[in-house]
Amino acid sequence: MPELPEVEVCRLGLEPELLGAEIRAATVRQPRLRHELPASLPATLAGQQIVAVRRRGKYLLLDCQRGKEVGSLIIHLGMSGNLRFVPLDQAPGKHDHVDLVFAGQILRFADPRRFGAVVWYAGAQVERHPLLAVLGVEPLSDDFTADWLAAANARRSGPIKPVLMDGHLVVGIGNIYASESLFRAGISPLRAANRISRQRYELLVPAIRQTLADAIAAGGSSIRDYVHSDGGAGCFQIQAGVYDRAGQPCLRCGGPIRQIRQAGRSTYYCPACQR
DNA sequence: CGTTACCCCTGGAGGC
DNA sequence: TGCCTCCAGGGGTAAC
Repeated sequence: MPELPEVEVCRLGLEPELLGAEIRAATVRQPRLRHELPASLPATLAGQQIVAVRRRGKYLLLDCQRGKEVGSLIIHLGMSGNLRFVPLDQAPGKHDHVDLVFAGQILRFADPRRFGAVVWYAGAQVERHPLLAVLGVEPLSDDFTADWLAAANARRSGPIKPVLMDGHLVVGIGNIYASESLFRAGISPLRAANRISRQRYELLVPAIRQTLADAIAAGGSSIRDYVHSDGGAGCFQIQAGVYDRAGQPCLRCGGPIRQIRQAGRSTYYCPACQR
């Protein structure tokens, strides 16, 4: 479900509610997520004040403080996770695994497939956590340039699409936006990463930036009192040029969109427009 | 080192 | 109605 734009929209929705708020209590109903939650987590979280709401790749970071002690709650939504605010008395559903209880509401983490994660990092530099330390550059930062990407891919002979999805290189680009960005740049998802010219990387990098930024803008415009990661029927997918459009006409040339499988994931592209 | 296959898990869709 | 298969926006690990 969530790629970088969805997580960023989630962060934008959380920030005004959580900044400065105190976690009164925490409830864990299902500790078996991607990483098993320690039994001590509720006690660790109780009394923490949230001092920052950040994002790194597809991870949400809630920086916390309790007296002199600092730490961060690392949250990943996996494929099917979502966070929403619910009333204090709302009964939990089947897949509502973790609650953060605040004075007037509960922030509830639900995740049917349990690929998501809730991890505590004790200390001031959460970036040093093993999950975060290995992450690549932020695609919306100044570090993400055509020069850098071309150099990073100089020895990669595999197809570009799975490379874009490798978070050790560049974070946040998931299966939808990898296809969408390549369509926007006119580059075939099958093209070897090291056989893309510098000039075409000059197209690809802005295409990725624009695709992600557009999605954030589309999602950010509909934030309310909850954090929606429901992209399925939501605003994110409406503008898809190729994703999930197999057999339908290309919006640029009218030819049929093709669906293939790369590294176990579906890829969509226009064989006429993308070379 | 780069690349791929498989696995984690549940639910929805579609075929029979 | 049930059962089966396949698919799903992520990512870690093992193996080639």
